Amino acid sequence: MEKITERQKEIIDVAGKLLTESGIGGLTIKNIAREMQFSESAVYRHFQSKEEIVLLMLEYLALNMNERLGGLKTMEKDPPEKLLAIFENQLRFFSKNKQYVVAVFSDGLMEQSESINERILAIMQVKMRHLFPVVFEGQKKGFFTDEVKCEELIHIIIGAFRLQMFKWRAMGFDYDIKKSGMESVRALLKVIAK
Amino acid sequence: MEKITERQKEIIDVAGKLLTESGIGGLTIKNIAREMQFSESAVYRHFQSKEEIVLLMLEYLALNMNERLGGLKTMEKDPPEKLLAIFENQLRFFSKNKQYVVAVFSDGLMEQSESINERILAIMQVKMRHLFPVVFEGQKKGFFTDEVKCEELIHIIIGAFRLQMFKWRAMGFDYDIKKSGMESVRALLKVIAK
DNA sequence: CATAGGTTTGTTAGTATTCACTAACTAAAT
DNA sequence: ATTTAGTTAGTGAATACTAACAAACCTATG
Repeated sequence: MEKITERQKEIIDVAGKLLTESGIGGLTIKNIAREMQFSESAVYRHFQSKEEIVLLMLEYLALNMNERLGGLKTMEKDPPEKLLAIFENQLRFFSKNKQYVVAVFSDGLMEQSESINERILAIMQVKMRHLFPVVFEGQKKGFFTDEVKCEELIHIIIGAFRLQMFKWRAMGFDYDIKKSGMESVRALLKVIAK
Repeated sequence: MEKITERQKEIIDVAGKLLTESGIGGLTIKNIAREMQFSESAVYRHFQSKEEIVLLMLEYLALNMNERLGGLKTMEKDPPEKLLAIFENQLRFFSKNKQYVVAVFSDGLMEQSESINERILAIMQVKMRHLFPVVFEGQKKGFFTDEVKCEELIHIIIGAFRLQMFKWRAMGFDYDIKKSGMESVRALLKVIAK
């Protein structure tokens, strides 16, 4: 990964802000430039194209998520608590960085380019990779139902989480996702418990 | 509801086809006109704006879904079988009408206009309205877990279904959603069973 | 029945706006 | 002196949409 300049960081932050506030349609070079208080051409001093801005943003998220979830691996807890920790971590992050909710849980971005598409799917896989051992262990140790395959359980878990994010965004981020999100996760845990 | 002309129906079908094949970015008046084999301006003889085309498409879906799911109401079966019937119906429909997968399970469209946003949320509510009595009855009669509230169960069910649709679309609709979808629904039923 | 007149549905040829992106220049920092 | 990071002023392409016109079709009347 190349070094990221301060200006580049500022730009991807502004891009994220625009994404959050006005969606993919609002993410234009013109808007980025206005928000940065300089001209459109100046943006191109820091990125070769608009696509590169989005790609760098997604790269940030993937690295960040991998580190965050990786840090929870060593936890000495039972699978249900591990799951809770993972989602608490995720919810805290998305709560602070709403732009990634739009970036990842929206498919409008995916249509823009094949590389963006790939990177978004890669982020989903990061999440699955961290979820799998926890759910698998949970089934083996009898915490979660083993009536269905591990993959099916993960599908249900991720589906519920994504719908949370969808609703939150559709409501304009106007409630505390950490609170209602954790309630939903606890409900989910009860349902998948053995 | 106003009467829909034959040409209007043709146009919303073409719009759906474009949506399926090339996403929201491909849904342009130019593309619609080319597909219809006439000029761009001719499109405006049948609709006042592009937005109206999408709105009529969504209106069709809402009515259709309401009728389809309403027809299942009178079924004399237990809640689990009712749920299976609902999702079999949904899967068969979306399997035949992929354009609505893009329209409803994508938020790119929602950003385009407030009216479209409202209509998509209304479609979700149609689904919830038909799901609620079934899940509620299922909990009362002891088929589904009552460890969590009915709304939470519905959230989990819809979340799993939406993720199915998302994955199917992301893979370019290149497998039989009826088959894998029903497998997933059966797994879901096992998980939410009491 | 024939035809004049209006409506419907198409055409061509535009409009204004927005988009991502570029060329040429400039000032300042290194 | 050269590199960096900004400027102004544009490009061409795509967008939704419109004005003016024309042919076909329906319909009411002489």
